[in-house]
Amino acid sequence: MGRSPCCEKLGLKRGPWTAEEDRILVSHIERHGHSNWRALPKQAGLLRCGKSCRLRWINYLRPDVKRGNFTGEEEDAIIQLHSMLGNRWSTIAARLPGRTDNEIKNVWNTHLKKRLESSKPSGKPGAPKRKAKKPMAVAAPEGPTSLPASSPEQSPSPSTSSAAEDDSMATSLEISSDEEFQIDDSFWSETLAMTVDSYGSGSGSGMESAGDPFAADSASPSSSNEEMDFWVRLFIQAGDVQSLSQI
DNA sequence: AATGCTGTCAACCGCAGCTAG
DNA sequence: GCTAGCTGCGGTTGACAGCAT
Repeated sequence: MGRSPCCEKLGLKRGPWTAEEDRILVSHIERHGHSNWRALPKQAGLLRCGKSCRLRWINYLRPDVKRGNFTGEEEDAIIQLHSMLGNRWSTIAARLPGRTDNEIKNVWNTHLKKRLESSKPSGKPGAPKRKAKKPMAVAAPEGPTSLPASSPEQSPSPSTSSAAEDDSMATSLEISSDEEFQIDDSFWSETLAMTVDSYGSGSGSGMESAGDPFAADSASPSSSNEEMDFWVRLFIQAGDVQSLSQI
């Protein structure tokens, strides 16, 4: 899109992925993994460059990718993490189970940045102007491929799962939206360090592995339960830190 | 109802960092 | 120590959906 092609000169395809391409890529990775992205498209019989395959997998096809709208808590987390880390999207993404750096970057650039710039006075502005968009099925008219059975987010409604999370988390987290719940940097330093500990030391495949936190295809920790657990712990800590700070 | 505008998101590019030879 | 190849990251772009007029 837009720029000079890197793949076209090799006779490779560019642009939106088709459902068929998705299917081929997913089944190939399920069978052989993705140890070598450069060789993968050739092996899989895809007319794509390795880069493109990798991006497609990481941002869209990976089974543990969480689709749907960002929750308020996730947005808050992004804001806080960004204030600490800057534009290190992959690092931020590593803290948000199921979210990709690209997605986070998009969210930041589209509304979080604007929110911060424009609405310091009243905190969060009201609901987004538009209702939530359907998850774009990028050029795949039938939607984003029939993902492997493990695909967690096949729900037609983009926010089905997120909504569930919203509901459950809202009980403990409502303060964040209603009471101007402020989390300072020290909290995040402590909490994140702790979160990393609890995930990293426990299973050995924590969310923290620098490169690709979700790289472990089969041993991914990001089941819904664990995601919930992550957030619950995170915000329990938030509560703890808050109460401590009041002492 | 038609048109224009704006926001969102997937995908691309180029560069930096890492590793093997 | 140097070079080449590969991967991962961040910035940017353009298509498209939905809202406003």
